[in-house]
Amino acid sequence: MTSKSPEKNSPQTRNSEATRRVLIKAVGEVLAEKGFAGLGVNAVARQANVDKVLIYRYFDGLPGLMKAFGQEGDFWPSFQELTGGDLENFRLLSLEDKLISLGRNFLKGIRARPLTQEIMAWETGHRNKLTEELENLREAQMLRFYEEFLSTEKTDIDLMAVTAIIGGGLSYLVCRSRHTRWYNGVDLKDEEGWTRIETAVEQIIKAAVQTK
Amino acid sequence: MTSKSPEKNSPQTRNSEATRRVLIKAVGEVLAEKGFAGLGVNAVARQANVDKVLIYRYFDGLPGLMKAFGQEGDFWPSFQELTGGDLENFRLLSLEDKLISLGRNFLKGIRARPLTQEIMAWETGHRNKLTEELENLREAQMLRFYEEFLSTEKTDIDLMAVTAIIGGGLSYLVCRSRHTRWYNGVDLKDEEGWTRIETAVEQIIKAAVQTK
DNA sequence: TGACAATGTCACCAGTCGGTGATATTTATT
DNA sequence: AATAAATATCACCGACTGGTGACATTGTCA
Repeated sequence: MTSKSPEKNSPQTRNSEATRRVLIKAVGEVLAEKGFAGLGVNAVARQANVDKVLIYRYFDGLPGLMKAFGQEGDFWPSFQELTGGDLENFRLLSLEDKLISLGRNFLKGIRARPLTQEIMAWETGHRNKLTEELENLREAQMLRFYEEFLSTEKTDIDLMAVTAIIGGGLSYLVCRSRHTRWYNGVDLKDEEGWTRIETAVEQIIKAAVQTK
Repeated sequence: MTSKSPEKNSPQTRNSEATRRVLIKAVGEVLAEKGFAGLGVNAVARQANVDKVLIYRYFDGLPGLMKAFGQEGDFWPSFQELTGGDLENFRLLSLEDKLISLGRNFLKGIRARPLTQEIMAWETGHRNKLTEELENLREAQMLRFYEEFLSTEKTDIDLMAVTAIIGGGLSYLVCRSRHTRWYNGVDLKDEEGWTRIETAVEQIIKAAVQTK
Protein backbone atom coordinates (compact mmCIF):
# COMPACT_ATOMS: atom_id res chain seq x y z
CA MET A 1 0.00 0.00 0.00
CA THR A 2 1.05 3.35 -0.99
CA SER A 3 1.81 5.83 1.69
CA LYS A 4 -1.36 7.58 2.61
CA SER A 5 0.46 10.89 2.93
CA PRO A 6 -2.44 12.54 4.73
CA GLU A 7 -0.14 14.72 6.75
CA LYS A 8 -0.26 17.37 4.11
CA ASN A 9 -3.77 18.61 4.31
CA SER A 10 -7.25 17.17 4.16
CA PRO A 11 -8.13 13.51 4.03
CA GLN A 12 -8.89 13.29 0.37
CA THR A 13 -11.63 10.79 0.73
CA ARG A 14 -12.01 10.02 -2.95
CA ASN A 15 -15.61 9.11 -2.45
CA SER A 16 -17.98 11.26 -4.36
CA GLU A 17 -21.05 10.03 -2.53
CA ALA A 18 -19.52 10.88 0.82
CA THR A 19 -18.40 14.26 -0.43
CA ARG A 20 -21.88 15.00 -1.62
CA ARG A 21 -23.24 14.22 1.81
CA VAL A 22 -20.60 16.34 3.50
CA LEU A 23 -21.53 19.26 1.29
CA ILE A 24 -25.23 18.89 1.95
CA LYS A 25 -24.60 18.70 5.65
CA ALA A 26 -22.43 21.80 5.43
CA VAL A 27 -25.33 23.77 4.00
CA GLY A 28 -27.32 23.10 7.14
CA GLU A 29 -24.39 24.05 9.33
CA VAL A 30 -23.68 27.31 7.57
CA LEU A 31 -27.37 28.13 7.61
CA ALA A 32 -27.52 27.51 11.32
CA GLU A 33 -24.40 29.48 12.10
CA LYS A 34 -24.46 32.39 9.70
CA GLY A 35 -27.97 32.37 8.34
CA PHE A 36 -28.98 32.77 4.73
CA ALA A 37 -27.01 35.94 4.25
CA GLY A 38 -23.80 34.04 4.88
CA LEU A 39 -24.63 31.15 2.58
CA GLY A 40 -22.30 31.04 -0.43
CA VAL A 41 -20.06 28.64 -2.25
CA ASN A 42 -17.00 29.78 -0.35
CA ALA A 43 -18.61 29.48 3.06
CA VAL A 44 -20.11 26.08 2.35
CA ALA A 45 -16.90 24.69 0.91
CA ARG A 46 -14.94 25.99 3.88
CA GLN A 47 -17.40 24.44 6.28
CA ALA A 48 -17.28 21.11 4.47
CA ASN A 49 -13.51 21.31 4.30
CA VAL A 50 -13.73 20.62 0.62
CA ASP A 51 -12.84 22.57 -2.47
CA LYS A 52 -15.60 24.77 -3.74
CA VAL A 53 -15.19 23.57 -7.27
CA LEU A 54 -16.85 20.34 -6.23
CA ILE A 55 -20.06 22.23 -5.60
CA TYR A 56 -20.12 23.09 -9.27
CA ARG A 57 -19.11 19.60 -10.34
CA TYR A 58 -21.57 17.68 -8.22
CA PHE A 59 -24.49 20.03 -7.92
CA ASP A 60 -23.99 22.36 -10.83
CA GLY A 61 -23.69 25.30 -8.48
CA LEU A 62 -25.16 26.51 -5.23
CA PRO A 63 -28.81 26.47 -6.29
CA GLY A 64 -28.54 22.78 -7.09
CA LEU A 65 -26.92 22.08 -3.77
CA MET A 66 -29.63 24.01 -1.99
CA LYS A 67 -32.29 22.05 -3.74
CA ALA A 68 -30.61 18.80 -2.72
CA PHE A 69 -30.48 20.08 0.83
CA GLY A 70 -34.16 20.90 0.71
CA GLN A 71 -35.03 17.36 -0.29
CA GLU A 72 -33.10 15.78 2.55
CA GLY A 73 -34.31 17.47 5.65
CA ASP A 74 -37.02 17.34 8.24
CA PHE A 75 -38.33 20.82 7.79
CA TRP A 76 -42.02 20.65 8.41
CA PRO A 77 -44.07 19.06 11.15
CA SER A 78 -45.24 15.66 9.92
CA PHE A 79 -48.81 14.43 10.03
CA GLN A 80 -47.80 12.51 13.11
CA GLU A 81 -46.78 15.70 14.83
CA LEU A 82 -49.70 17.76 13.61
CA THR A 83 -52.28 15.25 14.73
CA GLY A 84 -50.64 14.52 18.03
CA GLY A 85 -49.51 11.04 17.06
CA ASP A 86 -52.65 9.02 16.51
CA LEU A 87 -54.07 9.59 13.05
CA GLU A 88 -57.15 7.42 13.50
CA ASN A 89 -58.05 9.01 16.77
CA PHE A 90 -57.58 12.44 15.25
CA ARG A 91 -60.05 11.63 12.53
CA LEU A 92 -62.76 11.12 15.14
CA LEU A 93 -62.36 14.53 16.77
CA SER A 94 -64.78 17.38 16.25
CA LEU A 95 -63.76 20.05 13.77
CA GLU A 96 -63.06 22.40 16.63
CA ASP A 97 -60.75 19.96 18.36
CA LYS A 98 -59.03 19.08 15.12
CA LEU A 99 -58.20 22.69 14.40
CA ILE A 100 -57.10 23.46 17.92
CA SER A 101 -54.81 20.46 17.88
CA LEU A 102 -53.52 21.46 14.47
CA GLY A 103 -52.78 24.99 15.61
CA ARG A 104 -51.07 23.98 18.81
CA ASN A 105 -48.97 21.27 17.19
CA PHE A 106 -48.03 23.45 14.25
CA LEU A 107 -46.79 26.13 16.60
CA LYS A 108 -44.87 23.59 18.65
CA GLY A 109 -43.41 22.06 15.51
CA ILE A 110 -42.04 25.22 14.00
CA ARG A 111 -40.80 26.55 17.32
CA ALA A 112 -38.71 23.42 17.61
CA ARG A 113 -37.11 23.90 14.19
CA PRO A 114 -34.71 26.84 14.13
CA LEU A 115 -33.54 25.96 10.65
CA THR A 116 -37.08 26.09 9.35
CA GLN A 117 -37.50 29.45 11.00
CA GLU A 118 -34.43 30.77 9.24
CA ILE A 119 -35.76 29.51 5.93
CA MET A 120 -39.23 30.89 6.52
CA ALA A 121 -37.79 34.26 7.43
CA TRP A 122 -35.74 34.31 4.26
CA GLU A 123 -38.65 33.04 2.24
CA THR A 124 -40.65 36.11 3.18
CA GLY A 125 -38.29 38.29 1.27
CA HIS A 126 -36.50 36.20 -1.31
CA ARG A 127 -36.79 33.32 -3.63
CA ASN A 128 -34.32 30.64 -4.56
CA LYS A 129 -34.10 26.91 -5.17
CA LEU A 130 -34.24 26.11 -1.50
CA THR A 131 -37.18 28.28 -0.64
CA GLU A 132 -38.95 26.97 -3.71
CA GLU A 133 -38.36 23.43 -2.63
CA LEU A 134 -39.57 24.08 0.88
CA GLU A 135 -42.53 26.03 -0.37
CA ASN A 136 -43.64 23.14 -2.55
CA LEU A 137 -43.26 20.70 0.31
CA ARG A 138 -45.31 22.85 2.64
CA GLU A 139 -48.04 23.64 0.18
CA ALA A 140 -48.43 20.01 -0.84
CA GLN A 141 -48.50 18.85 2.74
CA MET A 142 -51.05 21.43 3.80
CA LEU A 143 -53.36 20.55 0.95
CA ARG A 144 -52.98 16.84 1.66
CA PHE A 145 -53.80 17.49 5.29
CA TYR A 146 -56.87 19.37 4.27
CA GLU A 147 -57.97 16.61 1.92
CA GLU A 148 -57.35 13.95 4.49
CA PHE A 149 -58.91 15.47 7.56
CA LEU A 150 -60.89 18.60 6.85
CA SER A 151 -62.48 18.45 3.42
CA THR A 152 -65.54 16.56 4.58
CA GLU A 153 -66.40 19.06 7.29
CA LYS A 154 -69.44 21.24 6.85
CA THR A 155 -68.85 24.85 7.73
CA ASP A 156 -69.81 28.32 6.68
CA ILE A 157 -66.38 29.78 7.09
CA ASP A 158 -63.52 29.67 4.58
CA LEU A 159 -61.40 27.10 6.36
CA MET A 160 -58.38 27.51 4.13
CA ALA A 161 -58.36 31.28 4.41
CA VAL A 162 -58.77 31.21 8.17
CA THR A 163 -55.98 28.70 8.62
CA ALA A 164 -53.85 30.74 6.24
CA ILE A 165 -54.19 33.76 8.49
CA ILE A 166 -53.58 31.86 11.68
CA GLY A 167 -50.76 29.76 10.26
CA GLY A 168 -49.19 32.83 8.71
CA GLY A 169 -49.56 34.75 11.94
CA LEU A 170 -47.90 32.01 13.96
CA SER A 171 -45.07 31.72 11.44
CA TYR A 172 -44.59 35.45 11.51
CA LEU A 173 -44.49 35.68 15.26
CA VAL A 174 -42.13 32.75 15.61
CA CYS A 175 -39.74 34.23 13.06
CA ARG A 176 -39.85 37.63 14.67
CA SER A 177 -39.29 36.20 18.12
CA ARG A 178 -35.75 35.36 17.13
CA HIS A 179 -34.74 38.99 17.01
CA THR A 180 -37.55 41.02 18.49
CA ARG A 181 -39.08 40.89 21.91
CA TRP A 182 -42.38 42.73 21.63
CA TYR A 183 -45.15 42.54 19.11
CA ASN A 184 -48.40 44.27 19.78
CA GLY A 185 -47.77 44.17 23.48
CA VAL A 186 -47.06 40.45 23.52
CA ASP A 187 -43.70 39.31 24.88
CA LEU A 188 -42.32 36.87 22.33
CA LYS A 189 -39.24 36.13 24.41
CA ASP A 190 -41.26 34.83 27.33
CA GLU A 191 -43.13 31.57 27.53
CA GLU A 192 -46.04 33.46 29.03
CA GLY A 193 -46.36 35.40 25.79
CA TRP A 194 -46.66 32.15 23.88
CA THR A 195 -49.36 30.78 26.09
CA ARG A 196 -51.26 34.00 25.44
CA ILE A 197 -50.87 33.35 21.72
CA GLU A 198 -51.89 29.74 22.05
CA THR A 199 -54.94 30.63 24.07
CA ALA A 200 -55.89 33.29 21.56
CA VAL A 201 -55.68 30.75 18.75
CA GLU A 202 -57.99 28.44 20.67
CA GLN A 203 -60.45 31.23 21.28
CA ILE A 204 -60.45 32.25 17.68
CA ILE A 205 -61.02 28.72 16.47
CA LYS A 206 -63.73 27.94 18.97
CA ALA A 207 -65.60 31.08 18.10
CA ALA A 208 -65.16 30.72 14.36
CA VAL A 209 -66.27 27.12 14.25
CA GLN A 210 -69.42 27.84 16.20
CA THR A 211 -70.43 30.23 13.44
CA LYS A 212 -72.76 27.98 11.52
CA MET B 1 -2.38 66.57 -17.83
CA THR B 2 -4.59 68.41 -15.46
CA SER B 3 -7.29 67.35 -17.90
CA LYS B 4 -9.70 67.59 -15.05
CA SER B 5 -12.98 66.12 -16.15
CA PRO B 6 -14.74 69.44 -15.83
CA GLU B 7 -18.44 69.12 -15.48
CA LYS B 8 -18.52 65.55 -16.59
CA ASN B 9 -19.19 64.74 -13.00
CA SER B 10 -21.44 65.94 -10.23
CA PRO B 11 -22.50 69.45 -9.36
CA GLN B 12 -20.61 69.69 -6.12
CA THR B 13 -23.38 71.40 -4.30
CA ARG B 14 -21.43 72.36 -1.23
CA ASN B 15 -24.52 72.24 0.85
CA SER B 16 -24.37 69.72 3.61
CA GLU B 17 -28.07 69.85 4.37
CA ALA B 18 -28.94 69.13 0.76
CA THR B 19 -26.40 66.35 0.60
CA ARG B 20 -27.90 64.82 3.70
CA ARG B 21 -31.31 64.83 2.10
CA VAL B 22 -29.98 63.38 -1.12
CA LEU B 23 -28.38 60.54 0.81
CA ILE B 24 -31.51 59.80 2.78
CA LYS B 25 -33.55 59.78 -0.38
CA ALA B 26 -31.03 57.43 -1.98
CA VAL B 27 -31.59 54.91 0.79
CA GLY B 28 -35.24 54.66 -0.19
CA GLU B 29 -34.38 54.35 -3.84
CA VAL B 30 -31.81 51.60 -3.35
CA LEU B 31 -34.21 49.80 -1.05
CA ALA B 32 -36.93 49.98 -3.64
CA GLU B 33 -34.71 48.87 -6.49
CA LYS B 34 -32.37 46.32 -4.97
CA GLY B 35 -33.95 45.54 -1.65
CA PHE B 36 -32.18 45.22 1.64
CA ALA B 37 -29.64 42.78 0.35
CA GLY B 38 -28.27 45.43 -2.00
CA LEU B 39 -28.14 48.18 0.58
CA GLY B 40 -24.58 49.25 1.33
CA VAL B 41 -22.45 52.35 1.48
CA ASN B 42 -21.23 51.89 -2.07
CA ALA B 43 -24.68 51.39 -3.52
CA VAL B 44 -26.22 54.30 -1.66
CA ALA B 45 -23.40 56.67 -2.55
CA ARG B 46 -23.61 55.64 -6.18
CA GLN B 47 -27.34 56.20 -6.21
CA ALA B 48 -26.99 59.60 -4.56
CA ASN B 49 -24.17 60.49 -6.94
CA VAL B 50 -22.09 61.46 -3.98
CA ASP B 51 -18.90 60.15 -2.48
CA LYS B 52 -19.42 57.42 0.05
CA VAL B 53 -17.14 59.05 2.56
CA LEU B 54 -19.89 61.58 3.21
CA ILE B 55 -22.02 58.81 4.66
CA TYR B 56 -19.41 58.40 7.36
CA ARG B 57 -18.98 62.12 7.84
CA TYR B 58 -22.63 63.03 8.11
CA PHE B 59 -24.21 59.94 9.55
CA ASP B 60 -21.31 58.16 11.15
CA GLY B 61 -21.81 55.19 8.86
CA LEU B 62 -24.64 53.29 7.27
CA PRO B 63 -26.53 52.43 10.47
CA GLY B 64 -26.83 56.10 11.30
CA LEU B 65 -28.06 56.87 7.82
CA MET B 66 -30.61 54.11 8.04
CA LYS B 67 -31.85 55.43 11.32
CA ALA B 68 -32.24 58.88 9.82
CA PHE B 69 -34.13 57.34 6.94
CA GLY B 70 -36.41 55.53 9.35
CA GLN B 71 -37.34 58.78 11.04
CA GLU B 72 -38.28 60.53 7.83
CA GLY B 73 -40.72 58.27 6.13
CA ASP B 74 -44.36 57.38 5.99
CA PHE B 75 -44.02 53.73 6.82
CA TRP B 76 -47.08 52.82 8.79
CA PRO B 77 -50.75 53.49 8.29
CA SER B 78 -51.69 56.53 10.32
CA PHE B 79 -54.61 56.70 12.72
CA GLN B 80 -56.45 58.49 9.96
CA GLU B 81 -55.99 55.55 7.67
CA LEU B 82 -56.67 52.90 10.27
CA THR B 83 -59.92 54.44 11.38
CA GLY B 84 -61.15 55.26 7.94
CA GLY B 85 -60.65 58.99 8.31
CA ASP B 86 -63.08 60.10 10.96
CA LEU B 87 -61.64 59.53 14.42
CA GLU B 88 -64.69 60.71 16.33
CA ASN B 89 -67.03 58.60 14.32
CA PHE B 90 -64.76 55.61 14.77
CA ARG B 91 -64.93 56.01 18.51
CA LEU B 92 -68.68 55.45 18.41
CA LEU B 93 -68.53 52.13 16.57
CA SER B 94 -69.11 48.80 18.24
CA LEU B 95 -66.03 46.79 19.15
CA GLU B 96 -66.79 44.45 16.30
CA ASP B 97 -66.95 47.23 13.75
CA LYS B 98 -63.86 48.89 15.14
CA LEU B 99 -61.82 45.74 14.75
CA ILE B 100 -63.13 44.94 11.31
CA SER B 101 -62.33 48.44 10.17
CA LEU B 102 -58.91 48.22 11.75
CA GLY B 103 -58.16 44.94 10.03
CA ARG B 104 -59.34 46.03 6.64
CA ASN B 105 -57.55 49.37 6.74
CA PHE B 106 -54.36 47.88 8.10
CA LEU B 107 -54.30 45.39 5.22
CA LYS B 108 -55.01 48.13 2.73
CA GLY B 109 -52.34 50.33 4.26
CA ILE B 110 -49.51 47.87 4.15
CA ARG B 111 -50.44 46.58 0.72
CA ALA B 112 -50.04 50.12 -0.55
CA ARG B 113 -46.52 50.46 0.91
CA PRO B 114 -44.00 48.32 -0.94
CA LEU B 115 -41.13 49.85 0.99
CA THR B 116 -42.72 48.89 4.27
CA GLN B 117 -43.18 45.39 2.93
CA GLU B 118 -39.52 45.16 2.10
CA ILE B 119 -38.61 46.34 5.57
CA MET B 120 -41.06 44.01 7.27
CA ALA B 121 -39.74 41.08 5.29
CA TRP B 122 -36.20 41.93 6.29
CA GLU B 123 -37.24 42.58 9.85
CA THR B 124 -38.45 39.01 10.10
CA GLY B 125 -34.94 37.74 9.77
CA HIS B 126 -32.56 40.51 10.74
CA ARG B 127 -32.01 43.42 12.98
CA ASN B 128 -30.38 46.76 12.34
CA LYS B 129 -30.85 50.43 13.07
CA LEU B 130 -33.58 50.78 10.50
CA THR B 131 -35.62 47.80 11.57
CA GLU B 132 -35.20 48.90 15.17
CA GLU B 133 -36.47 52.34 14.35
CA LEU B 134 -39.45 51.01 12.44
CA GLU B 135 -40.18 48.47 15.12
CA ASN B 136 -40.31 51.15 17.78
CA LEU B 137 -42.59 53.28 15.66
CA ARG B 138 -44.97 50.42 15.02
CA GLU B 139 -45.05 49.17 18.58
CA ALA B 140 -45.65 52.65 19.98
CA GLN B 141 -48.38 53.35 17.47
CA MET B 142 -50.16 50.07 18.07
CA LEU B 143 -50.16 50.58 21.82
CA ARG B 144 -51.37 54.14 21.43
CA PHE B 145 -54.15 52.91 19.19
CA TYR B 146 -55.13 50.37 21.78
CA GLU B 147 -55.11 52.96 24.56
CA GLU B 148 -57.10 55.39 22.50
CA PHE B 149 -59.80 53.18 21.07
CA LEU B 150 -59.86 49.71 22.57
CA SER B 151 -58.75 49.77 26.18
CA THR B 152 -62.18 50.62 27.53
CA GLU B 153 -63.88 47.70 25.82
CA LYS B 154 -65.13 44.84 27.91
CA THR B 155 -64.31 41.46 26.49
CA ASP B 156 -63.32 37.97 27.56
CA ILE B 157 -60.77 37.51 24.83
CA ASP B 158 -57.17 38.68 24.83
CA LEU B 159 -57.56 41.52 22.35
CA MET B 160 -53.85 42.21 22.01
CA ALA B 161 -52.98 38.59 21.38
CA VAL B 162 -55.77 38.13 18.86
CA THR B 163 -54.79 41.25 16.94
CA ALA B 164 -51.16 40.15 17.11
CA ILE B 165 -52.06 36.92 15.34
CA ILE B 166 -54.25 38.57 12.75
CA GLY B 167 -51.90 41.50 12.19
CA GLY B 168 -48.95 39.18 11.98
CA GLY B 169 -50.81 36.89 9.62
CA LEU B 170 -51.71 39.74 7.31
CA SER B 171 -48.16 41.08 7.37
CA TYR B 172 -46.83 37.64 6.60
CA LEU B 173 -49.16 37.04 3.71
CA VAL B 174 -48.55 40.47 2.21
CA CYS B 175 -44.80 39.99 2.40
CA ARG B 176 -45.01 36.53 0.89
CA SER B 177 -47.26 37.68 -1.90
CA ARG B 178 -44.35 39.57 -3.40
CA HIS B 179 -42.57 36.38 -4.36
CA THR B 180 -44.96 33.52 -3.82
CA ARG B 181 -48.30 32.85 -5.36
CA TRP B 182 -49.93 30.23 -3.16
CA TYR B 183 -50.28 29.93 0.53
CA ASN B 184 -52.52 27.30 1.99
CA GLY B 185 -54.56 27.16 -1.16
CA VAL B 186 -55.10 30.91 -1.27
CA ASP B 187 -53.95 32.79 -4.37
CA LEU B 188 -51.96 35.76 -3.12
CA LYS B 189 -51.38 37.10 -6.61
CA ASP B 190 -55.07 37.47 -7.34
CA GLU B 191 -57.42 40.04 -5.91
CA GLU B 192 -59.93 37.28 -5.31
CA GLY B 193 -57.48 35.69 -2.90
CA TRP B 194 -57.33 38.91 -0.92
CA THR B 195 -61.06 39.24 -0.66
CA ARG B 196 -61.08 35.71 0.73
CA ILE B 197 -58.53 36.82 3.32
CA GLU B 198 -60.47 39.96 4.12
CA THR B 199 -63.68 38.03 4.53
CA ALA B 200 -61.96 35.51 6.75
CA VAL B 201 -60.67 38.29 8.98
CA GLU B 202 -64.19 39.64 9.33
CA GLN B 203 -65.54 36.23 10.17
CA ILE B 204 -62.89 35.64 12.77
CA ILE B 205 -63.48 38.98 14.41
CA LYS B 206 -67.25 38.71 14.41
CA ALA B 207 -67.09 35.28 15.94
CA ALA B 208 -64.44 36.15 18.48
CA VAL B 209 -66.17 39.29 19.68
CA GLN B 210 -69.45 37.50 20.22
CA THR B 211 -67.70 35.24 22.70
CA LYS B 212 -68.74 36.88 25.92
C1' DT C 1 1.72 -2.66 -17.29
C1' DG C 2 -0.60 1.33 -19.58
C1' DA C 3 -4.51 4.14 -20.44
C1' DC C 4 -8.19 6.74 -18.74
C1' DA C 5 -11.87 8.57 -16.20
C1' DA C 6 -13.15 9.90 -11.60
C1' DT C 7 -11.93 12.62 -7.82
C1' DG C 8 -9.76 16.29 -5.32
C1' DT C 9 -6.35 20.57 -4.97
C1' DC C 10 -4.63 24.85 -6.30
C1' DA C 11 -3.88 29.34 -8.25
C1' DC C 12 -5.84 32.89 -10.17
C1' DC C 13 -9.43 36.08 -12.20
C1' DA C 14 -12.42 40.27 -12.10
C1' DG C 15 -15.62 42.40 -9.21
C1' DT C 16 -17.53 44.23 -4.94
C1' DC C 17 -17.39 45.30 -0.26
C1' DG C 18 -16.56 48.57 3.94
C1' DG C 19 -13.37 51.80 5.28
C1' DT C 20 -9.60 55.60 5.47
C1' DG C 21 -6.02 59.14 4.64
C1' DA C 22 -4.67 62.77 1.64
C1' DT C 23 -6.10 66.36 -1.27
C1' DA C 24 -8.74 69.65 -3.79
C1' DT C 25 -12.26 73.21 -3.90
C1' DT C 26 -15.59 76.42 -2.07
C1' DT C 27 -17.33 79.55 1.54
C1' DA C 28 -17.06 82.45 5.59
C1' DT C 29 -14.35 85.31 8.68
C1' DT C 30 -10.97 88.34 9.59
C1' DA D 1 -6.56 89.87 0.42
C1' DA D 2 -5.22 86.34 3.56
C1' DT D 3 -6.64 82.71 6.25
C1' DA D 4 -9.29 79.07 8.26
C1' DA D 5 -13.14 76.01 8.18
C1' DA D 6 -16.45 73.47 5.79
C1' DT D 7 -17.38 70.58 2.05
C1' DA D 8 -16.59 67.27 -1.59
C1' DT D 9 -13.32 64.14 -4.47
C1' DC D 10 -10.01 60.74 -5.18
C1' DA D 11 -6.99 56.86 -4.76
C1' DC D 12 -6.11 53.19 -2.42
C1' DC D 13 -6.33 49.21 1.15
C1' DG D 14 -7.29 44.35 2.60
C1' DA D 15 -10.87 41.08 2.56
C1' DC D 16 -14.16 38.62 0.52
C1' DT D 17 -17.15 37.00 -3.40
C1' DG D 18 -18.52 33.68 -7.39
C1' DG D 19 -16.32 31.39 -10.91
C1' DT D 20 -12.80 28.81 -13.97
C1' DG D 21 -8.86 26.45 -16.01
C1' DA D 22 -4.79 23.73 -15.05
C1' DC D 23 -2.94 20.22 -12.42
C1' DA D 24 -2.23 16.28 -9.09
C1' DT D 25 -3.78 12.00 -7.24
C1' DT D 26 -6.47 7.78 -7.12
C1' DG D 27 -9.05 3.63 -8.68
C1' DT D 28 -10.52 0.65 -12.52
C1' DC D 29 -10.29 -1.89 -16.53
C1' DA D 30 -8.05 -3.79 -20.57
